[in-house]
Amino acid sequence: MQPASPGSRPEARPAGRPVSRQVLADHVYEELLASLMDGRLEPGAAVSIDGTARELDVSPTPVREALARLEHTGMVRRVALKGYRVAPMFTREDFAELMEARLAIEPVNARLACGRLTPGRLAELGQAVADLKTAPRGPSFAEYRDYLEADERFHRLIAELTGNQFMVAAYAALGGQVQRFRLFGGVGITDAENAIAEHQAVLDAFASGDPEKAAHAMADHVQKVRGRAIADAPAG
Amino acid sequence: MQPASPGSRPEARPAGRPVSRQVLADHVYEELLASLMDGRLEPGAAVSIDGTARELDVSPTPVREALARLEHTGMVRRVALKGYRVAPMFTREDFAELMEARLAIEPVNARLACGRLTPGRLAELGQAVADLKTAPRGPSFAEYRDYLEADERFHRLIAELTGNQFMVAAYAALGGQVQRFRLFGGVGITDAENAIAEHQAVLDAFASGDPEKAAHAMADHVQKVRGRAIADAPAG
DNA sequence: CATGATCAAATCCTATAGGACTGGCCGAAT
DNA sequence: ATTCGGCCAGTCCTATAGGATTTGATCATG
Repeated sequence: MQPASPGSRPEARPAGRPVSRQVLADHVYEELLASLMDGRLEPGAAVSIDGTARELDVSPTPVREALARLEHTGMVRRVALKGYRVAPMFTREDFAELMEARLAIEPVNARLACGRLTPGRLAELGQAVADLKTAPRGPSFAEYRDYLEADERFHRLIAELTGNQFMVAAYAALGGQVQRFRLFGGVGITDAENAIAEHQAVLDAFASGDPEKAAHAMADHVQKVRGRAIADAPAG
Repeated sequence: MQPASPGSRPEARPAGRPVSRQVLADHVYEELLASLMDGRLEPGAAVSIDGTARELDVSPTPVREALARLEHTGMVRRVALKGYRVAPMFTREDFAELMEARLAIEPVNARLACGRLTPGRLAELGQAVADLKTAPRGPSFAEYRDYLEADERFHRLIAELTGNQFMVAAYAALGGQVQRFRLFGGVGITDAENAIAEHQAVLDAFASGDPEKAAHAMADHVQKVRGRAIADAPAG
């Protein structure tokens, strides 16, 4: 991306595809989000506007816009005239609050989604669980990245299956935090066997077509995640 | 705000108060939010970056940052290279989805809040209901603005009373939409008597200290709002 | 009349410049 | 030795400039 040729955007456009084009701020946003999700940016670390701009070889303006959007997700926090920082480490209380919120939202999502399930979507859910089973779970982040991705995809699919844009928004406000916790909570992937079994139980409930059973299976899953994390949690 | 003196910020600082200072983007954000809440910006209307900058006598940069934050609230929508627009009018389906989401979140908020209630906070809730009763409810927006404000304040207070940052975030994602519906849904304030009685019922449940009763009263309120709006709704 | 090309204004998008603030370092004075 | 004040690099914040794109109107043509 040359500094003097911002017009180099229409590069590699296969055909007259009017698909929503991207601007630089979108690219910066995704880059920062990936850095946060991947753990490359640790909690508490400063995210300098100018520094990020230099690193990505863009001007500070799109970086500023991307960070403004990220702030609303809770992943980064801003102090006026002092800049942005990655949100601090989760405390035990934060985690308890997050699980409380998930318990309020995710079982409802499961109940609603169950009623609108199509064979295609059910297959997608099954694929997510299958990916969860086959994903490597090594100690380094690169090795369990796919596991986390499949986990998040499973829950997000259910949220989207509700067909309710507001439930999707409510879940999205939590989803990023869930991911962040998995990264920084310190528990790693010590509960894969249990978690996979619970996801499978949710999937089975969906397949049965009983919304109440689906909601119950999801509530059970979230509660058990909470229980395991509280048992494993380090300092807090 | 003179263009050539951005350093005119420390104006009127009574004492060495280190309270979080504001930057221009914050001011622009609040200004735009007020315009949206007040209905001065109608759904579908374009929100020009340069135009807003000229109107508020600032440069486009802070306007761009403010709009980036607003986009995440759902109040405005952005299309790359085409700009921002106020989110379109609520449809009947949108409204049904919003109420479904409120039903999932607000009764939980009420239950959690009931358990952490202090006399001071109960008084604040009572004040909100009292304001609701005394607020004028004329036909023009300026006349029922205070009514809407008291309504929103009541529900927001309950969300904050949970002490759960994620439930607050989830409610906040809905709160703005609730407000938007009241403005653009066309129903106006035709149900004030019923709504006030229901708010009073929620307040009474809180005063009784029974979390389940509070949750039930809140669910009852949301369901009745939904019922009245569906009956009154215009085109949809 | 309908349709498509041409052009100008408005707008979006990015880069750059420069003022203001912060935090750390160093030296001087007490 | 400690404290105070100045210096400086880094950063945030806003304004401005200019290229790229979209939009709407005007106009020519089938």
